[in-house]
Parts: sequence; structure tokens; C-alpha cells
Amino acid sequence: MIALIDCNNFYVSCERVFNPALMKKPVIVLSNNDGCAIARSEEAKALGIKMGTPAFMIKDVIRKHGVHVFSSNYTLYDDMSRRVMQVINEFIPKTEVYSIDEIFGDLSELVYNDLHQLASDIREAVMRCTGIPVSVGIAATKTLSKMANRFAKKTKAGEGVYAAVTPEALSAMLASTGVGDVWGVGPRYAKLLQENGFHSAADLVKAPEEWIRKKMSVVGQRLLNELKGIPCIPFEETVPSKKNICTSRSFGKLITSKREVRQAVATFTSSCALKLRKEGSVARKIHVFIQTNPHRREDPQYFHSITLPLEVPTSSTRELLKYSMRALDMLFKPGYNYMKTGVMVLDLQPSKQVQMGLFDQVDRRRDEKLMHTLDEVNGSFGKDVVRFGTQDFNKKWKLKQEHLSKAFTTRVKEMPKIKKK
DNA sequence: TCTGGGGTCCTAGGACCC
DNA sequence: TCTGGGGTCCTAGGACCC
Repeated sequence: MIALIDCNNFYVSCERVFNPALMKKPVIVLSNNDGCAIARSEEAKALGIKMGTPAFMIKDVIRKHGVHVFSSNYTLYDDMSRRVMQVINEFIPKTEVYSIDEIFGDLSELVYNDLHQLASDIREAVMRCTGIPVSVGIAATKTLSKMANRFAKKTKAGEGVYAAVTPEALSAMLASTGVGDVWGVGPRYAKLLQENGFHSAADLVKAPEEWIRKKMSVVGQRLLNELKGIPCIPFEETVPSKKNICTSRSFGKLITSKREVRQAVATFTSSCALKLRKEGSVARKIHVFIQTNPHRREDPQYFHSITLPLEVPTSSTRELLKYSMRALDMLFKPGYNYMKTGVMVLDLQPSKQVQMGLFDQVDRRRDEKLMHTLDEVNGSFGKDVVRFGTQDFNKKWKLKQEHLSKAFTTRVKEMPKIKKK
């Protein structure tokens, strides 16, 4: 059996832990640049605020109902996530962290005769230790445990816990889950399935395999098996190393000058390089893209990207900058209002296995030492104090974050204080 | 009339996830 | 005025090889 534990409205719940006055009130958390609502409290959902709605479109609802609004505070959420996972690990040693707010647990080696009780115990412990409410779903496969988790949230009587461990519990769940709510079925496949008469997960289980294979490829076939209780998605206890790493942002304001776009690309390149070094990987290719704002119909549009192979796989900021700047020179066209750029490093491999280039002119050893020192210095300050010339911090394209809460758990100065009355 | 067969690698695009 | 960011996997089709 597999458990899926998922934090309820995670970002909102994190904000509430340090600001209890927000309990029972409508609260939302916005995406980068304060763009869209990406987390909503139940009260905010009840007001009709949908996932991904742009903030400017719900201005009126926010004002009218006094919705509390926050910018995303990933420093806080990452740390809270780590704490939640730690508590869960004490119950289930074999786990797979699936996202910032979700974790799978392998129950097969656990001696526990009442899985429903286990689920409730976990829920209670996480709440007591971290203040974060979670839901727990238990079933035979990952796909079914996702479904059980969703079902646990829906059914009030279950109190945030659902164990689809008996045939009755399983079929009740399948019958009341819409096909579009199955993990792995997106809007495209949902439409296709419904048009062909498959409306619930129970319908889908009975679908002919060849048809699914033809219309949804092997992905669909796997999904079908998972629904039948045959595990097809492996349990990955150790995090597989990344294959790509990307850093991209929309600008706080539109940008026209090449100088400013260069600064952004340089900063994103250096961020990719740092992530690479943290992974212990080197990249073999670099990809740079640049784009205008597609929502501004009145503006001329320009989207372009370029991928450059690196002569020698590297994670050196200096090396990567050389290529990303060259890529930008090839991409940039004056006369457009740019909204976003990004840098992606691709074809990653462990830094141990680097093949030296035949005509390699760079002193790798020296570069490595330099990067190591750079990371240490910047790491100890908690921000980039030492930077490359091209980076520079120009406020013009900085993120918009007007409703940011504090780093309550990671910065001593911002720790909550308890006052005596 | 009619233009081999089999394999690999790479890329772009589509679908999905949180 | 204002619309997130970071990933994965799969397939089809082209280039190239013998």
C-alpha cells in the first residue's frame, strides 16, 4: 500500500501558522510578480477565486470581502515543507518527496494493522508539530493514493483521511471521481475521454486497453493499470538527478534596452550555474529565450530562443556567461517591449565524469576553485554579494512583491516575538 | 508502373504535473 | 497598469549511417 500525504492549501496554511488572525478568513497567495492567485484558503475558494486567476481581475472581490493577500514567500514555505516531511518520516521511513507540499510513503514494510488509524496519527502529529493541516490518502498504487487523498479532502466525515483498502472503499471512490480529476488526465485527455463515454474513474477502469493505448499512448496504458491496482509508476526513494535546470522570470516592468536584458540574462545564468553546482552536475548545452508580452495585443510580438552546445561540460558561472551573452547577441532585436527572458542548462551529467576538450583553453581547476569560493562567500551572506560585472542589480526588472511576509523560521531578525500582555 | 531496409540520434511539440 | 515558474515523459519526423 502507498500513502500520499498532502498539505492543505499549503502556502496559505504557512502564512496562517505565523498569523493566527488569518484563521477562518479568506486568504490568497500570489505567484511571482504578484501575478496570479496560486493558493487559496477554503473561504477564498468559496468566494469563487479560481486557481491561477490574475490578481487584477479579482481586485473587486478582494476589496469587497477583505481577502488577505500575500506575495509568495518561498524561503518560508521551503522551510515549513522540510519540517512537515521530517515529522512524516518518523512514521514512514520509506518516502518519496513529490513536491513542496506532497510526499508518498511506502507502507509495504510497515507493521500496522489499522491503516486508517495510521493516517489519523500522521495528521495529528503534523498538526501538533508544525501547525500545518494535511490530508492522507492510502491505496494500492500512486495514482489511487492520489485519488484517495483527493477523496479525503472532499468527504467531511473522513476528517481528511481516506484508506481505499477494501473493495467497497475502492469502488465507492472510483465511482465518485470524475475522469478529469484522475492524476495524469489533463484537460485534453479529459475531453477526449468524456466524448467517448468515459465520465468517472470507474468508467475509465473498464475502458478497452488497445483504445487507450492508441489514443493516450503508453502513458494512458500505465494509468489504466495503476487504476486497476497494478503499480506502474516506480517509487523513487532517492531523488533522481535533474536533466535540465531553468531560471526565468517575468520583469516587474516591460524592458526595451539591451543593457537591461543583458543584466537579467546574466543574473539568470549565474543562478543556473549555482543550481548546477549544488546538484553536483555540469551542463552540455545552454538555452536562452526572450519574449514580449503576448497579452499586450497592441505590441509587436517577438519570441525567440537559441540553444548553444558547450565545448566542454561546465558549471562555471564565468564559462556559462560567455555562452549566454553570445546567445543573447544572436537573439536580441531592438524595438520590442520585452517581458521575460530565461536561461536553461540542458543535458546535465555528474561533474565527476567530465570529458576534457581537445582544444580546451580554459584552466578548469582554477575556475572550479573560484566558483567554490564565490558560492561560500555568497552563501554566508544569504544573498549574492559577489557578482559578475554583467549582472548588477537594476531595480527596473526586479520582482514585484508588495505583500511579502517575513522569513519567520530562517532569519533570526525576523523570528516572531512573544509579547506579554 | 516502378525508386531498399534497418538502425540511431536529435529536435520540436504536445501532454501532463505541482 | 496588471496574466508564475520549474519540471518530466512521449511521439513523430528528419538527418544521417551502412
